[in-house]
Amino acid sequence: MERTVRYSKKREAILSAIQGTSCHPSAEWVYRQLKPRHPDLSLGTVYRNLDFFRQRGQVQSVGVVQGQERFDATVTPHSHFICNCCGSVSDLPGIHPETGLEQAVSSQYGFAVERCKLTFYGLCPSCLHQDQNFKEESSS
Amino acid sequence: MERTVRYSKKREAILSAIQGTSCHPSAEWVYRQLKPRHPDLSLGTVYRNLDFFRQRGQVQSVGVVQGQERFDATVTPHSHFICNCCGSVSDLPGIHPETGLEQAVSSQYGFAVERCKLTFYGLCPSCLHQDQNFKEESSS
DNA sequence: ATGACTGCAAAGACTTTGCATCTTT
DNA sequence: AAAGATGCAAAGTCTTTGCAGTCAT
Repeated sequence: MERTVRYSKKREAILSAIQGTSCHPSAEWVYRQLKPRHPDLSLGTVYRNLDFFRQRGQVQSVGVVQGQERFDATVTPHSHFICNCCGSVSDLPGIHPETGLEQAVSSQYGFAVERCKLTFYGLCPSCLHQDQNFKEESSS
Repeated sequence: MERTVRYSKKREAILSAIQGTSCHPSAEWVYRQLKPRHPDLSLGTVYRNLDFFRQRGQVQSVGVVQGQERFDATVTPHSHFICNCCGSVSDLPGIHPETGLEQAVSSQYGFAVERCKLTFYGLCPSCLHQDQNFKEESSS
């Protein structure tokens, strides 16, 4: 028996919050974002709904960044860049793994591939500049 | 002033444990593996050394799988497959993202790319079979 | 009314850390 | 002797969960 899904104002707000930002938020971020307008929102509800959305494929996980899981409402294939310094997550439209790789993994290794993540790590422009400024200061 | 690094039996054992397995272990796994021969080993030491090795580039993180961070002593570029069911991590030698992608990310987006991870998700052969068996049972 | 959804707070799981002690050099 | 490494246990974070109350259908 399938579970009946009911409407909920909080759930709607949570999904909107994720869809309305490009920051690939954590549960905490969503909570803080909505708390002012939904004073009785609880963090548990945010977690429960993030899980709900993920199971239904409305949201996907970008992975754990600096200890917190980050979410993405864009479920069409695209890659990410994650800054090792500030933890910001950015989309990289136009950057894709070679087509046929999933197929190659299946046939060569016998795995049933469902999904593929391509993620780049390094420094974002902002952290890069700060890093350079710091180097200049300390060398003087 | 650079910090002096001293020899330690435990540290050596921890690195050997990671290098000697292809299971991409978690801290817990390393701890359990070494505990019999090193009865006074502590989990904190395992964590501290994993971090030590990562900072020196002797070990890299595969990411967080089912709540636990997993490590890899192979630091040459290669991809991974992660089973969504049992959490096993496998190397995929021969599967690489297109060369030039890092360069493209740098020039198109202005990020200073340091590293790139290509990870596939799905079911490993073993879990795939169990899944099929389960379906057969429940349909009968 | 039924059962889905939520708030709250406690519990859980993993990881980090402070401090006294032990080791390496 | 100096400073790094460790054991132990406490603390810290993030996430999950049980239960009673609330809300949608």
